[in-house]
Amino acid sequence: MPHMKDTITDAAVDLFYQKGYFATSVSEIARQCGIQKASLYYHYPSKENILFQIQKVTMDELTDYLRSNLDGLTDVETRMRAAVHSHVRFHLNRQKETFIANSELRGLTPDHYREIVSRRDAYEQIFQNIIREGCEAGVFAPVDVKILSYAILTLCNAGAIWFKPKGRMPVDAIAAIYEAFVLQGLKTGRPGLAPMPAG
Amino acid sequence: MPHMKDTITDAAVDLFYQKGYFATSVSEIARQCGIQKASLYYHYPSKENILFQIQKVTMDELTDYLRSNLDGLTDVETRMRAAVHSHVRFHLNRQKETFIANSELRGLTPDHYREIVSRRDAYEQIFQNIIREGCEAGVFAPVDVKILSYAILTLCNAGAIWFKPKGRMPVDAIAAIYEAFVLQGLKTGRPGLAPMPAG
DNA sequence: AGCAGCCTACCGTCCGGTAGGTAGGGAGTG
DNA sequence: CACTCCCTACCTACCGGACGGTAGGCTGCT
Repeated sequence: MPHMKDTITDAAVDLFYQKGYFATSVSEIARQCGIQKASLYYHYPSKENILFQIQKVTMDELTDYLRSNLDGLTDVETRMRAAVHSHVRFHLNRQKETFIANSELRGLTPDHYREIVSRRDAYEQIFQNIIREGCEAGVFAPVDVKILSYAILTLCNAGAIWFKPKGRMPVDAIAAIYEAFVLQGLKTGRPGLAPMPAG
Repeated sequence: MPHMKDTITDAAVDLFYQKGYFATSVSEIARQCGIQKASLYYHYPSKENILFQIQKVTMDELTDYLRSNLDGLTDVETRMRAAVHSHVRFHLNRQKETFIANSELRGLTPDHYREIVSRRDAYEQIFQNIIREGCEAGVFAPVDVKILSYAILTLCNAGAIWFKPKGRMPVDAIAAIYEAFVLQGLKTGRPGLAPMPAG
């Protein structure tokens, strides 16, 4: 039996995911919870704060999940595989929240915006360190680390766009596809065809 | 010397890109053009129609650009390279419009939504055909064509998120990075490590 | 004259948020 | 037990303002 605050958060996640933050009204969220709009303000100080809490919790849990999945792994290729797998899994299992965290940054106040972006930067740093390490060890082809990290993270978000939890493919199968593609893509190609390093 | 209709479209592109469709008001677009809100309705029947026209033109030009870049190419790997290059180039050169076309579908009426989605489907079909052909020819590792096509298209959109036209990297250099990564990723990996085909 | 292209002034509606009140339950006191 | 007191969690009613869009008039060019 959940408390009303959680009910509100869940309703907001559903609506923000389905219609977008600006297209969702506070009364709509309240109606979904079976309460009046004013009652909602007993639990949250503002509409923006609902959005912020969703994003903050999501980013924290995403980062915790990645760290726990990397824990104890030392081999750089294994770490990269685990990172991709973790990222994809989380995005498929928490489809709505991650979609909101990726696309509704513009609804945040400047302060909250900075807070979320700094969390995202920290998350990306983990990926960039793995890629850099792999390049320096010669396991991966020499690449522009930042560009590739954005590319990989964006690529792994693709699944969350079309994924249906009751569809034909289980989460791990999809994660395996992305994992294989990314790892293959990072490998050293035929000489002369490798991407140029950053200038 | 552009006509007012084009000025309005350009202003809308800027604002929709910067603040999002729902967060942009009609008066704001008008102000940016130096006219009154009511005057805008002489050129466009509704706010939604501005969005729709932007998306329609963008999708049409994106598709035309791809077709023209593939014209005359027969080798499947060459076609794939050209397709990725075309996609990335267009997204970097038309950053704002493509961002809007990717993220503001929810602002469209149901009819217009269907029209845009069907254009996008047709565009994706071109990529899927190339991938399928490459897999059947044994040039690419066997993959789930749909999943991989979404992954590749999403991946190539990544550049448009952070790209600054006056930044250090020219468009073609970025396109080359994505091109190399995608082509390497599609190649047959070591036996036993290839991604599994669709179930 | 006629029309393109713009204007001012206004419409009803919905927005996020607030003021102020109240039902109900638990705790403290005699 | 009876009674007060307070707090949680909700309510109704309302606020000012912004929204998308419209009616109708003015101006200047052809």
